[in-house]
Amino acid sequence: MIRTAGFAGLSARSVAGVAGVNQALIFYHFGSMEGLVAQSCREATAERVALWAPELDGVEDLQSLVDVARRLHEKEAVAGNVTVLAQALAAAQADEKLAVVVGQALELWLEPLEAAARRVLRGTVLEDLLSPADVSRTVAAAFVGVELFEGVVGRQDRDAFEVLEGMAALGAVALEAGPVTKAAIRRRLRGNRRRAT
Amino acid sequence: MIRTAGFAGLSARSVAGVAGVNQALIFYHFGSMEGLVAQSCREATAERVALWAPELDGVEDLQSLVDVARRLHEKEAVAGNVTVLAQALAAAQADEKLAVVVGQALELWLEPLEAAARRVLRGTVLEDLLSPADVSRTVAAAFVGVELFEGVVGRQDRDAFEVLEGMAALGAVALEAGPVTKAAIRRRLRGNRRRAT
DNA sequence: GTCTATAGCCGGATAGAC
DNA sequence: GTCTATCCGGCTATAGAC
Repeated sequence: MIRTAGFAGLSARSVAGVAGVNQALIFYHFGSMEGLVAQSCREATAERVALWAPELDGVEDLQSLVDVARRLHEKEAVAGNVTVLAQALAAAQADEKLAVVVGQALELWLEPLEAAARRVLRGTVLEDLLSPADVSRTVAAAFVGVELFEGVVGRQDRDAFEVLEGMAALGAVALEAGPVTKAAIRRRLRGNRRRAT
Repeated sequence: MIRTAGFAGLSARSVAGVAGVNQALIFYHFGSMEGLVAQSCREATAERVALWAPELDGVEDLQSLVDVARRLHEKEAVAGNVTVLAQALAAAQADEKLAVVVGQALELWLEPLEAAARRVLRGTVLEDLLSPADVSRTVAAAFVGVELFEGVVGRQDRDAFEVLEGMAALGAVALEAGPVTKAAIRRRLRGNRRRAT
């Protein structure tokens, strides 16, 4: 229902309609619409993460991470699942209870992603400059944001995801940098950090 | 209303309430709720963009772009305006009419941003490898996505925005790269593109 | 232009028969 | 567990007095 009608079109009646069951059963089985959304959010996310966690666990360098990301984009984003997540995130901004549920679901994604980011960063110049937690969250957020944009601004000539890949390519160069470049990166990142505080 | 109650809590009654006017006036002046949302979206966006476009127009390199982005984050994101945009984007995913309106509003932001991206890329290795249109859209999308995450997963130790800055720092190194690094970047980006097609 | 009043619909949720 | 029937509230939108 969220995929086709959005959070606005989500109701006990509409869900019961597509499920071919009686509307009152929603409340018998889930207590409330809130309960249905919470349980469905948990189960659907757990199912998707279980499907992708093995792939993420196999990530050892940036190239394999980008490959997994592209496959994930092709399967999940095209199927509309990322947009559903985006809508849940948006709805959760003004709904504290939903925020808790969506936050827990998001953590399911972030755990294997953060572990992958840690392995990618290990042994590189960036290891002590960027935290895996921050990087994984930012990358995931960009992933979601791009999907949100695609539904509104006309698709560009290229797939929006390719730009994310392009930026990853820049990161790859930084990761494999020689001593001169490494020094430049350190200088730049430390400079930013100082200015920010 | 969107800022405090979200799109779900937005109604003619709630708006009239906080405005201290009669509910029927909404329909007299704007025709429908849809009309109110459309006009408010256009005007609010035009107002914000008019405020920030001069700053973006002054951007000539990545450092000044990052500086503008940080100020924009501090003023607009903290005020909740980015979350409002994110909610509008999410609601637009399942509402074609709203998608048109939000898309036009987004273009107002993207125009000066894309021009800034073009100036930043000009004369660098990336000039003929990344399109300013794609880069500006991706960066803006990441900006929005990060804000969406912040409302749901607990704030990290550092501000999420700092990671975006850290990644920009990597980009800076790429932009100012010596011949060896330049060659590595070219190889990497061309490789990605070939694999993608 | 602004108000009251209200029509008409759709939503969540429950009671109670089966 | 599943159904029908229903309550009640909030919603958009309009009619019509002022």
